[in-house]
Amino acid sequence: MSSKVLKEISKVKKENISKLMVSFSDPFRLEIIDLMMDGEVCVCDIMKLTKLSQSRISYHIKILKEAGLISDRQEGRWMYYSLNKESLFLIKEWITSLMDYSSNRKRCCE
Amino acid sequence: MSSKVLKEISKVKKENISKLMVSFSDPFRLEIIDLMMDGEVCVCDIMKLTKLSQSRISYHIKILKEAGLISDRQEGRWMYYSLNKESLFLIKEWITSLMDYSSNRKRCCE
DNA sequence: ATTATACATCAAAATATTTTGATGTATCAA
DNA sequence: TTGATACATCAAAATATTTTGATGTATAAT
Repeated sequence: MSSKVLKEISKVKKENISKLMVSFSDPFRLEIIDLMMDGEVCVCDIMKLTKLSQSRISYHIKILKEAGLISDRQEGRWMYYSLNKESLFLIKEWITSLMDYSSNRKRCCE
Repeated sequence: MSSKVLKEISKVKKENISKLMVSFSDPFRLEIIDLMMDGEVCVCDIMKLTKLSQSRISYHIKILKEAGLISDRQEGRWMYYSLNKESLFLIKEWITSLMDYSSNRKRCCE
């Protein structure tokens, strides 16, 4: 890999990845993401399964949504949240490109 | 996927992933990671290329190291840092398992 | 030996994120 | 049309992370 991957990819993509990474950086959000593996969930499901308060869950859901990691669907009074395949793919692609790094040994401060 | 991936995988792995995600969650750390794509770098390289202060870089390097994302090698006065393939693989694996999520539609609060 | 370089570590200050509890809004059921 | 449910939003407080500037340590050059 000859030049910087994060600089090669578009600035927009770079910011998306950054937000996605932030959204992954909280243990409670990881728990919520984990719950979504079984299919969509609503806030009341998350409340039952995690013992987090309602507003706390709403806060974390908002972060996940703004990062583009999850989508929502309203049905009456219920909001159903589920993982968004495209953003997962974006991260996978980025990690894959990272794995392609050069193992060059460099002289310091050339 | 029938049950929760994050609960299926070992608790240790889960904590590793959590730390890795935190280490990815800062824009300056993403920049540093990006620099490592071209091969190993020393702190003075990062200073030149990012304009961050030395202690600030050391702080971020420490986070990356404690998450297991990078390895170091000393050569005289210089420390060379480089990406750690195993941890990148661990994340890729996790993202891949996430992509395997179920798209079941559920009744709320069943 | 002395000095300079490359980096780590530390404590305090600055800043950002998360949590809490209260209130707001839309939908539904009686 | 009243009350209950499901969730969002808000501001303040609690907590965590990051930055800064100073100091410490090891290596190396003179």
